[in-house]
Parts: sequence; structure tokens; C-alpha cells
Amino acid sequence: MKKLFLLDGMALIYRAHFALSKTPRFTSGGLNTSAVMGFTNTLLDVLKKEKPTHMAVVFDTDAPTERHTDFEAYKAHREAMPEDLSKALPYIFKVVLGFNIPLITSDGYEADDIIGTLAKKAEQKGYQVYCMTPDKDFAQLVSDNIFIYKPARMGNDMEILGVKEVLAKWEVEKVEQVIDILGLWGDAVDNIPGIPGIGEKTAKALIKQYGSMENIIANSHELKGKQRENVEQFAEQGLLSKKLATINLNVPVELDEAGLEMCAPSKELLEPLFAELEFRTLGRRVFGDDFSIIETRAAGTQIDMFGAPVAEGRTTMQVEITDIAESPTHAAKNITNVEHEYHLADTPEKRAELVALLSQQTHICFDTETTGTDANNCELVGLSFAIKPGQGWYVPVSAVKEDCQSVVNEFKAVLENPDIAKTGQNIKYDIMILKWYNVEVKGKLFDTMMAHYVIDPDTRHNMDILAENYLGYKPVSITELIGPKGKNQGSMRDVDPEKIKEYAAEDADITLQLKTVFESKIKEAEAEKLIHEIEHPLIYVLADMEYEGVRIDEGALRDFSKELEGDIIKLEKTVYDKAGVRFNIASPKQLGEVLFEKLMLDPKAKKTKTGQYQTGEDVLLALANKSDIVRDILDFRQLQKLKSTYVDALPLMINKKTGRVHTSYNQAVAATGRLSSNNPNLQNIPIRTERGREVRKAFIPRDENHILVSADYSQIELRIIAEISKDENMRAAFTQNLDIHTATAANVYGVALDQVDGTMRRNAKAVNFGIIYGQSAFGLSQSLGIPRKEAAEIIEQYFIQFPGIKNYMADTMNFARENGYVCTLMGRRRYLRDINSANQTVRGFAERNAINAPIQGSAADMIKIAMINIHRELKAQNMAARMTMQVHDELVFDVPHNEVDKIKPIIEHHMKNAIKTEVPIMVEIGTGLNWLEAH
DNA sequence: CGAATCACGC
DNA sequence: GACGTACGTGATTCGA
Repeated sequence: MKKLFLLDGMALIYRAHFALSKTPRFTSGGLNTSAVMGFTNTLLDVLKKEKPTHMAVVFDTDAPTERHTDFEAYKAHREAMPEDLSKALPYIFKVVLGFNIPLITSDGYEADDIIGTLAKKAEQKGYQVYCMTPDKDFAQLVSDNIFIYKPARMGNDMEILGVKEVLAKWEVEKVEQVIDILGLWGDAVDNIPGIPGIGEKTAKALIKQYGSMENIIANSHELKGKQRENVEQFAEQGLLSKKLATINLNVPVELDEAGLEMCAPSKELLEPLFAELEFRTLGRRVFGDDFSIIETRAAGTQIDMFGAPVAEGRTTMQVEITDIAESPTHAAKNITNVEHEYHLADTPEKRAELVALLSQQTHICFDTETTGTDANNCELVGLSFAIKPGQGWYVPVSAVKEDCQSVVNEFKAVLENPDIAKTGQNIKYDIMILKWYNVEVKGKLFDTMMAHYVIDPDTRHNMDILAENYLGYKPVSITELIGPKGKNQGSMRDVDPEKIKEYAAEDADITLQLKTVFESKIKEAEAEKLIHEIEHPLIYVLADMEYEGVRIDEGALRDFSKELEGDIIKLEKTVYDKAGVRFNIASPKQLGEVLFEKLMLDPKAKKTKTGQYQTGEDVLLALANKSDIVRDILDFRQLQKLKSTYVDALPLMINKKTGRVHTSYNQAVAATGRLSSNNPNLQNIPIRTERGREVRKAFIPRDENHILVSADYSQIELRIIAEISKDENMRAAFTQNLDIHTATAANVYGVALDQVDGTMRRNAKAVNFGIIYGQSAFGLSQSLGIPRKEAAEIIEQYFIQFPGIKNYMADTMNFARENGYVCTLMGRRRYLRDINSANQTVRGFAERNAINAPIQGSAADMIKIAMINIHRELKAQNMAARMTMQVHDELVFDVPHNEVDKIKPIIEHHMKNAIKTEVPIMVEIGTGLNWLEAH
């Protein structure tokens, strides 16, 4: 197969430049060598991994093309190129020529146009064409044999976008429609604004609805308000923008097949260049280990920018070839889109018939339609059911509360029947909704969202996406019913039930079909226990916790808020005085300018990639000795955060109906298996600082007859490491019940336990911490504020002392490399697609995840099991105590005084024995009149 | 509205 | 020897 790679040179240079500009750039004599290096590395990656048979790099010249309507703006744009980057340009040309890759420069045409024309011509000649350009510009040309190639970036492996990916990404049916979106959005060409007020999201939604820009303009009368006005007024400009976004496929350029054929890099050209730029590693990557810049320097010859002729006698590529591992694919797309019949059950008779049918089933699928997304604060609009593929029912309910309740009551018996298993997508939400209508859903659960989460935790579990990937079916979108997200979004309540029926019954139907697909996938992944014994039962537990909520001392927070307010104003004043200027301290941009330009606190201040000064905590702390203003700024920030995120926000989250705060636990976001919490996030309530702790005091028991009980796993992750690594030293520390950080320090520093000082313990703690979170020497040196070398030494000593841990890490990594996944004690898998990637950065991510996922994930498994068992026992014993919060390794309960003594052993027992381990598991339980006291 | 920056917990 | 370095949620600013 002939494989042609077409590169947009300028786009790649900018990419290399910005990727590296986060860190201080390596510049010598005004030359940005890191841009050259980044460019060369990417080029090399492509050559090695993709092995193109033909290739070309296309550069725009500085001349304007017919696509540039505003010449002045174009010139300004070109001149805005950073100086060091423009100096790098000739070097990049040399690199391209050195690799013997044809360099095409445009003459009045955009690089995109040339690439597009060549791509089309090559496609007709049977080439597979890969275009390395921003996908935004090129998405419209993708076809069966034309792909967009996105080189590996930080955190992402290389990506190839084909037709399927482009359609999904732009949410369109035809690739040509991408141009329409770009035209509307106006982001395609500089200085052509498209249609004002229409951004990417709106553009996508409109195209989805109308199919084309012309159609939108023709039907603009259907639009509302400002949007209609804009579309009508700026229609012409939008069309112009579309025209300019369109790639010109008629550039007079010939596809010179022989000329584009790949050949070996030229040692004569590249060696002196690498020597000049001191690219040792790159040199070795290209020419092998014996490459040395010292020798070549002496023999170095200068080459002209374009003067060097392409070397003769082309042979095949001599660079080392590494194979890329096939990434696992999981989409099965063979379920047919069966004929469906969806019924509207909107009369008592029809409902009775449905209830009778449902009662006979052993399992049903159901879904609720509501007026909002907050389960504790919305109304039921309808219920939908499915029992076999292709069939579905929708039951609308009245907006009148009593009528609604009576319809729900008709289905109560079915929903509460423990012998009828229930399937749903994100079924916790539906369970919560029904709780508000006095229905306690019972029966074995199957949640398609959770099912997909255990099958593949890293990807998304949104139903529309699941349906497309696994059923090859595109469901009716919710935006078709209630319009795009935003303040003008309609309510489900106002939609014709006949219309909702198609959407809602379909949802239930699809969910049911997904269940079948996922059941076999779960079997394949050996995740049956995990899903049926942990995730699904946990749904009931979480629903109860969310429904229960926690009580917040509103008055105390209001007082605290006033106190903070006063202190913040005081600090503000001090900062203004010291700075001699009034500015917005909360704006990192303004703050940076004041600190580094006005006060000149640090002449070598680092900038972020957007050109702002860095003003993060670590940066400011480093300046603390220069001026005490930074102390005030940090204090200001802390108080501001405290006030806005917690003190002022929490009272606003109090539910009007219950007077309590109902968080929402997300069971399917964290790839490690942890839960997350939002609205409000109860898992990041301050604890470290004195003032932050005040917030915890506002979490109080239900009433004077209750008390809070908090139970904490002690060092659970480290115990799990000790358990799975079987490291003797670490195990001994736990069996002897030593303070683990002190014990670690004693080992690492080779001193007796009682000789461990504060610094030693702190360092040891940080290493333990780092291992849990998959940090590296760099991360450790950052968190401890010590040189990287020192951090590396500590880590090295750590591994000598805890060889079991080192072995565990190596074993896990090997397992991951061979199997493509790692797993926790309960068999929760995490797939690591990049574990064999040739890109070091990308692979590094995967490797850290490989170590980290089993540890954090096992801890998550453990507390989940404990939660289920405690919840079950509280129910069995008919206790009034309630579990209210989970913070990764801590559980909080609202307990009547007379149950405190009874509940403590229950909690302790179930937490300690959730998973059988050899390493002892310790749990600390406390009680108190607020969370701080209990913890 | 989105991106960028910062900060909090584990 | 250079890349870049735990996750998740949320507030704020700022430019479009």
C-alpha cells in the first residue's frame, strides 16, 4: 500500500513551539532550539511509526492568498510570530531537507489548499493519505482513504481521525458539513467572524437541526431573538466565512509520485546541523549510538537554507523501526437496528394493561423523564419501560402533584417488587426521583452506565455514545426536544407527550439492548463479581445517602462569612498599600504584572504558556523572602477560596424541601474506581489549615438527639501496597502497628525509630504519598521543595529498603505490557492503551497508571464493600442511624445517641473485613457534635 | 462561553 | 538527556 504523508509545516512548527513553551525555552543566540527539536522529534516519530512510502512538507510563503481578505490583518498575524521562532524557521527547513523530504512552498496558495489538492489526487491513484494539519482545517476532506494524522502530544498518543471519528467529533452526518460549522462559527480564517454570537456549540446544534448553513439562513424566521437577528444581518458574512474556510482543491500542482518517494536521510546534511544545535539524543535516534557531536563538529559543513540539493542514490529508510502495539478496540457494531414499536400509555386502561404486563416479568428496564437534572430538585414528567428489544412504553404524568402521584402509585408495586430485576442507564437518578414520589425501588439492578464503567473505565459512558458504539444506533437527541443547553433550554414538561414517547421509550429500549451486549462483555472481562456484588448493590447505598443528605449549620457559616469578609478587606488594603496600586488580586494576570513588572520581585519570573506570569502557590512561596506582600496575597487567596467555594456556597446548596445538603456521588468518573462528589463536592472540604477547618464545624448532626460518627481507614493505600507487594519490611511495620511514615523514614535513612526527625518523616511521608499517587522523582522534588537529584536518591534508598515494592512495580508493569490492563484486588480492570507506546511521555502516563490503579482501585473496592455491608446491616437491624458521607477512606454517619455504642462495632467490623487481607487493617472511629470533632 | 489559572481534598 | 509528570470539582478572570 502506498502511504503518503502530507505535513503542514507551519502548523507543526507552532505545535512544537507551544508544546514546549510551557517550560523555559532553550534559546541560544535568539534561536528557539526547542521548537526545532520538537519538530524534528515529531518528524522522526512519524517516520519510525508510520513508515510512509511518500511524503511532503508544505509551507506557506508570506504572500497573501485569495483566502486572505484583510491583508493588513494578515501581515500583523504573520509579524506576530515570536522572534525566536522565526529564527528557528530556516533550521527547520534544513531538517526537512536533511531527511530528504520534498519541501513544497506555496506561491499564492494556502498550505491547506496544496495539501488538499495533492491528497485528492493521491487518493484517486490508490494512496492512503495522511494529512498532518490541524483537524479543524482539514476535517471536511476526510474520506475512505484520506485521514487526519495528529502526532502524539503530552498525555495523548498519536491519533488518526477517519471519517467515523470526524463525524462523531463534529456531530454531523456528512463531512462537508464541517465547513458549515466553521463558517457559522467563524473560527476558520483569521478575522472573518462568521456569524456573531454563534460559537462552536451553537453552530453544531444548528447544523444538526438544519443540515446546512444555507438552510439555516433560509429558515431564519424559525430562530429566536438575537440569534435570528444575527443570522439575518450577517448571513452574507457567514457565507463568505464558509467560502474562505473551504479548501481549494484546484491548486495547479502535480502529484509527482517519484519526487515524493521516501529515501534515506542525508548524513551529510543532518550531522553538522545536529552538531550545531547540540542535538545529541536526536542524533543517536537517527544515526545510532555511535553518533557524537564532537567528531562531527570538527568535520561540520555549513549548508544554505535552500541551496543543498537532495542527495542522490536514494535507498530505503535506515532509521530504526519500532512497531506500535495495536490498541484494543472494543466496539461491536453488528446489532441491527430493529423495527420498533413504541406505545403511549396515557389512559388508566392502557396503564393497567402495562402494569399487568410488567408484573409478569422477571426483569424490566425503566427510565424517568423529569424537568431537570438535579434529582432532589425536579419533577417527574413521565416513566418509560421496556421488556424486550424494539418495544417500549411511555407513561406521561400530570403536572398536578396529586394526579402525578396517583399514576406513580399504579406502578409502585412493580417497582418495589424485589423479584423483578431493574435495568436502567444511571439508574441511581431514577431511584432518587422515585424516592421523592414515595417509591422504594427494589430488586436486582443492572445499570448500563456502571456496566460500561467496569468494562472500560477510561472512556465515556454517556448513553448516546454507548448506543452508537455498541448498537450502531443513533438515538433521538434530547436537544431535539428541549433545545440546546443554556439558559433558554426548554423543559421536558412543555413537550408533546407523543414526541417524548419516541425519545423516552427509545431510551428504555436501547438501555435494554445495551444490557445484552454488556453482559457478555462483563463475562469476557471477568467482572461479574465486581459489578453484581459491588457496583450495582452500591447504587442503592448511594441513593440512600444522597437522599438523606447532611445538615449544615447555616448560621455558623453566615457568621464565618462575615468574619472572612472583614479579613479579606483588611488584607486587600495591606496589599494595595504595599504594592502602591489598586488592582484585582484575584486576577492572576493583574497580580503577575504587579509583582513582576511593578515590584520586580523576580527578574527571571516564569511565564505560563499564554504569556502570563506564574503566580501559583509554590512560585509565590519562593518569593516570600523578597517581600512580605506575597504572604498577604497567599492569605488573601486562601480566605477568598474558603469564602467563595465553601462558606458562601454551601448554604446555597441547602435543599428547600429538606433543609439539608444533598450531594451527588458520581460512581462512574474516576478511572481508578473511586467515587467523586459534586453539588456540592463534599470530598474537598478543608482540613489542613486552622481556618479551613472551621468549615467542617458547620457539618452537624440531624438534631440534638443525634451525633456524628466518623470512621477512617488508617493508611489504607499503604496497607494495600504491603498486601499486594508482600514486601516484608512494609508488612512488618504494619503488623507491629508502627507509625508507617516514621518506620519508612527509619528504613530509608538507616536510623533507629526514635532517631527519626521531622524532616526525615516528612520526606518519607512524601515518598509514600508519591507511590500511592504514581508520582515520579520530579513530582516528589516539587512537593518537598528539594532538588530532583536528592529526591531521586531518597526514592532509590526507598526501593532498596522495600524491594518487594520495587518488584511489585516491575511485575505490574510487565503484566500491563503483556495484557494491556491492570487489575485491583476485586478484579476491577483498567486498560492502558498506551503502555507500549513508543512515545515516552505517553507511555510514562500509562506506566504510572499501571502502578497506581491497582492500589487506589483496591482501596476503593474495599470501602465500597464496607459501605454495602454496613448499609445492609443497618437495615437488617432496623437502625435509625444513617450513612451520610464518603470521602475516599472515610465514612460519616448521623447516629441517634442510643445507637452509638451499637453502631461502632458494626462499622469497624465491616470496614476491617471488607476484603480478606493478611496485613492488618485499622479503622479509627470518632464521634462529635460536628464533623471536625468526629474526625 | 470557553480556556486558563488557582486551590481544595485524598 | 530531554520530554513531563496523580485525580476530580469548583471559583474566578478574561477575551471572544
